Amino acid sequence: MTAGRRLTIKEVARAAGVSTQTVSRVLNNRPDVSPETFDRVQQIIEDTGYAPNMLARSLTQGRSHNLGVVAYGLDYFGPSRVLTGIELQAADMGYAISLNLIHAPETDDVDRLLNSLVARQVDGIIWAIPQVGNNRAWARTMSPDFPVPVVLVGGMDDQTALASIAIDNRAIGRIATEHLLAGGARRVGIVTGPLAWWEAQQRELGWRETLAAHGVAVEDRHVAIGDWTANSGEDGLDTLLEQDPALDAIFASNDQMALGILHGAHRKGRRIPGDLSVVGVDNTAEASHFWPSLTTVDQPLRNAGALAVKMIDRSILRARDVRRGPDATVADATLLAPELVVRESSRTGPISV
Amino acid sequence: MTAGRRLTIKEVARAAGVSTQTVSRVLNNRPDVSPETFDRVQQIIEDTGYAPNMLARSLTQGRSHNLGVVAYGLDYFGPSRVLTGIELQAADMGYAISLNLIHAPETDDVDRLLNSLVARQVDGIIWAIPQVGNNRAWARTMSPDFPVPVVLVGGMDDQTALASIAIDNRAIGRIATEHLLAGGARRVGIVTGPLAWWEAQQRELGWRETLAAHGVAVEDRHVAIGDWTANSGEDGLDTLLEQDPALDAIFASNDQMALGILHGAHRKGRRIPGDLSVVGVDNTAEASHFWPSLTTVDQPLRNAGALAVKMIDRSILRARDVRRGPDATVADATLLAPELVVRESSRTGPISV
DNA sequence: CTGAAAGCGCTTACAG
DNA sequence: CTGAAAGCGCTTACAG
Repeated sequence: MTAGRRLTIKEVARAAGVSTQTVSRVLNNRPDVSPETFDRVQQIIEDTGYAPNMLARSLTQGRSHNLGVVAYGLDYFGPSRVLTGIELQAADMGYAISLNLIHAPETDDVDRLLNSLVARQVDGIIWAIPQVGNNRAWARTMSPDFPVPVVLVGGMDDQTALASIAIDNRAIGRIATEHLLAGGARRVGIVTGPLAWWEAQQRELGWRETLAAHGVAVEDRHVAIGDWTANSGEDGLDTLLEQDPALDAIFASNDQMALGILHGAHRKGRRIPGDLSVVGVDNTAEASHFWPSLTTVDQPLRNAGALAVKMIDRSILRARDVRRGPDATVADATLLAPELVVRESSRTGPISV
Repeated sequence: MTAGRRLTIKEVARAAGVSTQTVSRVLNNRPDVSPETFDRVQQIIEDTGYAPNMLARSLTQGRSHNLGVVAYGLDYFGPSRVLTGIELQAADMGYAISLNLIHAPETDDVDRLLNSLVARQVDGIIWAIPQVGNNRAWARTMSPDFPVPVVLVGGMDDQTALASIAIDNRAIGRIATEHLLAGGARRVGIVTGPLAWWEAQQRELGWRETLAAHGVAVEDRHVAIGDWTANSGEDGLDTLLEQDPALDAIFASNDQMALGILHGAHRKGRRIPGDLSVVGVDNTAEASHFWPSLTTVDQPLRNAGALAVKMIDRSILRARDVRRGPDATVADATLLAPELVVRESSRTGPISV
């Protein structure tokens, strides 16, 4: 393919017999152009298919209409849904997205990443990396005059000065556990995610506090630590049953681990939900076709992504208004509510033996 | 957050007591700078954390180091793997990625999309939308001096003048069907994807030609058309068994539909693989924990994405060398080989009743 | 080895 | 309503 020369505003101006200035006015729909001139220029633009160089425009306007998005593994359910939500909302609001993938949530590469995004003149940055271990520490020590607004998605470190959005993961644990108890379960185990993950911690916390609220003892032997994979779910089942053969329900911290549990239960000949109720988290497309179909907790992940874009847009506009004025960013922390989806893997009434 | 003023090359030059020109030389690691000057400037750059404005640089260099990527639904297995491959390779080669998501593969929005990417001065475009129906027609009628190279991923329309990369989907159908026949099956059904999709057509073709090659009659009643969802897999099973109760194997055109088939077989009390062998496509993370674990065909999707970046990079470099020279693009069509993963859902020997 | 000049393709004040 | 000038932040020739 030969690189065809792209038209410039100069050539359009010459063709129309006006100054580049006037072409610019037409391009930006300014009112101060005579109707005749406007039409003539407009016609030439359409005929030639001229489109202004956005790089040049960004340079003069000091605004790129580009959003930097840093995300973790598209192979994972949550991150990919959040990213979808971000992209849709961004496109809707006229932002282009500069995508950066990170290969491990505990990266030490934060500075390089943020700086390269800033160098590329993004108008704002959406940080959609799960909060794991100490990987949000940078947000607390961030320079107050970092040149662009940053919004955090998918975690909720209340110490930070940055705005953040997350699903209420503690509520996920509560909802799931309430449901299991309501179904008659009294020995409710949990297979957690890796406990360095904020999501995993919060889900465990929700499970724990709900048991306590119902006067059910929280026992260590009812906790198995998984790593989000189906394999770890199956292992978790082994561990839990070994530690309490009379276990009658398990809260799996995601659908994949729930799948591993179903799989293991089949092998062991445990009936689900007869012997064991199981609840997952995510409501993946497959969950309704597991055997039995999986009761799970649905998260508004796309909404979280879309909301992040709206927030960053507000920050961008605000920052332009109060150039060098006082810090106007409210570091709000928004939590979105999850929702239970009841299917066949959990009992909905007292145990029927 | 207040928008802190960003440093410019002028300020660095002033601080170092040199011209912006010299700073630029240091920035670009040019050899023609005295060691002392180099160090002094370098030091200031590091101390101040100055990073050059990539927009300005792109404007002067006529190259943005940005790749436009147009993809379809991250919620789908294939597209998200391909995108991951693209991102990793792009990052590795120093390209940033401008992500555009499309909501339906049969979009009529192609021109707007391509033009907006060109206006944003991307160096090349990777079109990773599945080939569905006539949605690649634009590639055939594309202007020969479209300003940037375009590479197609995930389809293989041999009429096009553009380079393309895809998984050999016909081979997928062949491999799966060969395996089923080798396991003793003689009445091999298929649940296809939507037949407007190139992938679905090719998989069906591979199934069809393999049966014929083995002297097995290809019958219409052995074909059910699905839509990639688990639901449609379950429906497909119903249809197929109704049309031939003696069916002894099914090639499901993806893992999700295979899951629906397993689910349906359980409900009907059909043993898998004893009564019915099942093979899927994709090798999703869940497949090994289905019940029984799923035999499936693995696709090198990440490789396809990575390869697309390498190809576009080559085109970009070539186009710069032969500026306005003769068209040097070879519209090669690369096919990548899939691989069978045998698990428990398919018989590996003659039927054991 | 270093800098003054010009230019990349636009837009923003400023005149008229 | 329209245009000449200056500038956004860099890099590319061109001198010396």
